[in-house]
Amino acid sequence: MRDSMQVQDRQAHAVCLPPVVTSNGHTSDNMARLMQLLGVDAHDGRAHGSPVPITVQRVGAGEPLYQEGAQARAIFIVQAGTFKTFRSSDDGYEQVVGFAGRGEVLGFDALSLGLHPTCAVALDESSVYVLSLTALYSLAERAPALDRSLLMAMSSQLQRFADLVGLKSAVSAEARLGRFLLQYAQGMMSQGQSSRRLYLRMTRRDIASYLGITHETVSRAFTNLVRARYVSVARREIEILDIDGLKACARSTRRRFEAPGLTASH
Amino acid sequence: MRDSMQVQDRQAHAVCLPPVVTSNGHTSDNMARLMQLLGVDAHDGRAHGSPVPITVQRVGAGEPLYQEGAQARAIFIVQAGTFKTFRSSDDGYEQVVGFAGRGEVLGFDALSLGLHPTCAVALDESSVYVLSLTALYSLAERAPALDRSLLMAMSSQLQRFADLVGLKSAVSAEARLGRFLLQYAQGMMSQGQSSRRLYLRMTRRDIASYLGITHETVSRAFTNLVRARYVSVARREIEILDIDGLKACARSTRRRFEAPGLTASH
DNA sequence: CGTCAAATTGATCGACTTCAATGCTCGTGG
DNA sequence: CCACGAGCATTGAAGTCGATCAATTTGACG
Repeated sequence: MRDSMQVQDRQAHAVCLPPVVTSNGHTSDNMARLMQLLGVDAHDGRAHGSPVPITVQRVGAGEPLYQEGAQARAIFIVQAGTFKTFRSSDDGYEQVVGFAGRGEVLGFDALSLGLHPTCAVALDESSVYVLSLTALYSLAERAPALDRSLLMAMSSQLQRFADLVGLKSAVSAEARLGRFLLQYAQGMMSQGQSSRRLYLRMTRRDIASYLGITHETVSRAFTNLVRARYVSVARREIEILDIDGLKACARSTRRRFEAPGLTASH
Repeated sequence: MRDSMQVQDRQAHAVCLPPVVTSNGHTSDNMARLMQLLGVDAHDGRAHGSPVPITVQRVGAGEPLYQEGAQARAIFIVQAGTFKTFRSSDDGYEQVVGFAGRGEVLGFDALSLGLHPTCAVALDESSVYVLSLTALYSLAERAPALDRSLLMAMSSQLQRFADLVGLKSAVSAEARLGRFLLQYAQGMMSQGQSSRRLYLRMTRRDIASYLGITHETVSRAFTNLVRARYVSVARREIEILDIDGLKACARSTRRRFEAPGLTASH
């Protein structure tokens, strides 16, 4: 009962990334620097040379990293695997507010109240670096550079939330899904993986909750994107066929989805 | 040409707030502590005793504090007035991502890239404390307590974004508006003002953009809330008549708005 | 007083939701 | 080994809320 699907080469050269992208200047360089500053080594999971005490914690697929409302004890940096974070409404509806892959930080939102306002569960076999709050708060004197990096990581999260807020306003289902796929592809790329072939780790329901639509609409949007020849979809395996078309689709604000020059293909 | 509307007692005991709420444990205590730590004094706007250099900047109604894409030079703490922050789409659509009143911090989202991803404009005569980035980055050694407070302020913003994301999913227009009003009322309360009588500083269009609906729908939602006797509305002056009813309305996820036992009152 | 933007209200239309049925994959146990 | 069930995913049909277009009113300001 190891990994349920083909996840190859996970332990090889995980942290010692090359300078990564730096082209579009996204968060990846922050993350790379963050992990460098942590001084962690993915080979054994130990933190030698790190100015702060870091431990590693494994989280099985489907298991929670922390529960909603739980006391905050630490923040976490994803070493491997994927997480979803969500809040539960009174009526039991799960509102997904984000997905986190390798190098991303979980638990920032708990700093202000000391309680986790969200719940984080692993979507597959995962592991995280654990930075206790006491260690975090003593970072300022011990490792100002790391402190700065954490500030920037938080700032990145603010930006991504602003993106999400914009996505949820006046955008068609196809555009939302297109943006999600592009964002996901970029996340894969910043991890050094292929950005054309994607394997979605989350269910349609999770995607739907994240995008603010129903899972049926997500499904229909997928078929529309396939009909437009932007992507090919086989269950959770996605291949991006026409990235420019997909970007154009994702860029389109306002309603109405226009497929390119094909009228009806029954 | 002072204040265009009845904003009373602004200079009196602005910073030395009492312990404020602490009941629902919201951000207000953070903010109060933040301003205490800044060592600023609202009477003269100077910062004596502050471990870091703080200046004050006035921003006229309708003027921008910073533009979208501008180089980030500082972060700002609102001393007086109100701001809206928004991003402009390619087609010119203004996506409002937040409103900021006294004690709230603007510019955090620019830390990661060094450029402001959003634009902030004052909704009325306003002023801000300016904390330059160089000062911010030297805070760790000079004033670790302030550094921690800024971390918490950022964390609060993350929480509020998560709220907004949840609001934009599967919630009726009336519920969205109800949540907005409650949030706004709480913001007023944390500033020591009345939470029953509100004066909205922003247009219906701004509210609509923030809530992810059109301004016509905002207008209709207002009339529905009035018909339900939850609030009374006179242009931008709002009075909350039935806070429990409003909360119940705001809590309702999923569609369908039910007005309490009144069928037709023509 | 005239102009302009904000705000309200109405009518129509469409995209998404909702309810419902079917396929599909995978894990469990007969 | 195959049947069975459970969750995920896809597709269809009908209803609805909000978007859109449009007209009117109100208020602010020169």
